[in-house]
Amino acid sequence: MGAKPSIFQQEAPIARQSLAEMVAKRILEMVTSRALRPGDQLPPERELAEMLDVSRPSVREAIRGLAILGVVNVRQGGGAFISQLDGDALLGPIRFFLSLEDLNLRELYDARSLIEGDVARRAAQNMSDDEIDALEHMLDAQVETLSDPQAFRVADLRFHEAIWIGCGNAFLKRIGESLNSLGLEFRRRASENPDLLEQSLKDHRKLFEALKARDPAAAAMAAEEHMQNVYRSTVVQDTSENKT
Amino acid sequence: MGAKPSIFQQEAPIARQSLAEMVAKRILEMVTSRALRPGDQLPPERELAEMLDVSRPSVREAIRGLAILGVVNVRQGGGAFISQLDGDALLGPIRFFLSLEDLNLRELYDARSLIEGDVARRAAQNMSDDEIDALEHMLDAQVETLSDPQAFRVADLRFHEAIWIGCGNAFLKRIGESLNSLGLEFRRRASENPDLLEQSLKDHRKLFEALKARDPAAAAMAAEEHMQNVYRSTVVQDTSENKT
DNA sequence: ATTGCATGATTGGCTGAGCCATTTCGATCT
DNA sequence: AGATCGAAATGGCTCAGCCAATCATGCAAT
Repeated sequence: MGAKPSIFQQEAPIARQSLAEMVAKRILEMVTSRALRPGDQLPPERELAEMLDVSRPSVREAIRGLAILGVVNVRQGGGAFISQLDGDALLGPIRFFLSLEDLNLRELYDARSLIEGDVARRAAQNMSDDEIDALEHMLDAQVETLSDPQAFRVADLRFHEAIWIGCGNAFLKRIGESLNSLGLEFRRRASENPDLLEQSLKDHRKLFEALKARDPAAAAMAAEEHMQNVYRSTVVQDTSENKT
Repeated sequence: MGAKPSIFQQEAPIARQSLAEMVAKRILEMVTSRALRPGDQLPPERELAEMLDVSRPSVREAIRGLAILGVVNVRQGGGAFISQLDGDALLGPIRFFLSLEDLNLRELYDARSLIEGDVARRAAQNMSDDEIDALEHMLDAQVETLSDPQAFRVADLRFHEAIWIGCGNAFLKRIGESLNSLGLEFRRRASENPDLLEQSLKDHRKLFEALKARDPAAAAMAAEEHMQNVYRSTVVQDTSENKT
């Protein structure tokens, strides 16, 4: 490199975008701006191609990509429709791939530990008495599910959902939901082990007591510890699977 | 419906899969079996089409879908490569999922305050000496931009990007970026005011000192205060705009 | 020996046309 | 009103051709 840096040295590389990417982005913008809502139908391929002045296969590639991304559901002969845009639809497709790299598991749960702590801190301040009561009922019902891992998973999710809602911040709720959803593939096996279910129930109870006491610091700590236990149980399962 | 149920009533619906989906799944199997690893190149489109006895556009649709998902990186003339399958490659959908939330400034900045605190906590523990040095250079350069709001915005983003990267967690990085970009629209005007730029620079410096001191608690607090100041300045601008 | 440039091969990008497969909708019949 | 049928609409796929960008190789200049 010479002594005289190019005047372009500080510029980002030119981002090349294929037509299909631009079409997909256009559709995503319509979703973001609410011009397209869950369940809405996209214009037919031939019409979109004409509107956007591109070929039909380019439109197809864009729509196929959005379908794989979970944004669009496609029915041959029927049309393409915006999906429900929920966490399962949008995050489900990447779940499996994340689970192929162990680093992702560690980072996911570290992030989750921090963020569930944040959620719990706010929930301890914001949850209504009714919400706390409802949470207690969920805990009581959760005891009955210890012998049924499938039912426990449902109860576990409901418990966490109630706290995401109770924190009173829609962004934190979405983030919590996202991280939980992304961890599901990693968690498949751990949630079959009764000892680990017992530990989760114990963690839940501790978290609940801190929330009931309206103690943000204790709630944050309880949530973080719960997530650390969840991480540990997931790693142990992963390790023992590798041995077989 | 008659009293005599069809013998097919209990059968699951036939799952229809397009060719592109099958091609994508075949590639997925190669990734799963480690026949394909991060960085590996896929066979060329023409070859894949021949191998799988499908047309080239069908292969393209499959690869395009995997590219949008972040599983594959495609270079025109160069080929298609398996991505690192890490958070950077795969977590785009989180940003989209978060962008679907109705924008509530108070909640956005409360969430951001918490999460930037988390990011700073980890960055204080994880940033290398080189990264800290680079951050200091950015701060020095930032002084020169105080009289040019456009340049300041660029420098501001670079500063925050370096910390998201420095926290060493792809999930936190993606969430931090996503929340930042959601609030940009509202920050346009605030970032034209020199007094507010001075305050931001002061906040940045305080955050930097805590990071340099490797003090997670101080870094978290500095980051949270900075976000609270950003929120306050945004609301003040919003309010005065509404009056005109 | 090394570096830079030109060229050809390879690989992705895109289009247009044609035809097949599935769904939807409207008209007609019972 | 409900069922059936046919046409229209819409997605699915292939083929062929050509363009755009990258990569590898060979040759010339230093």
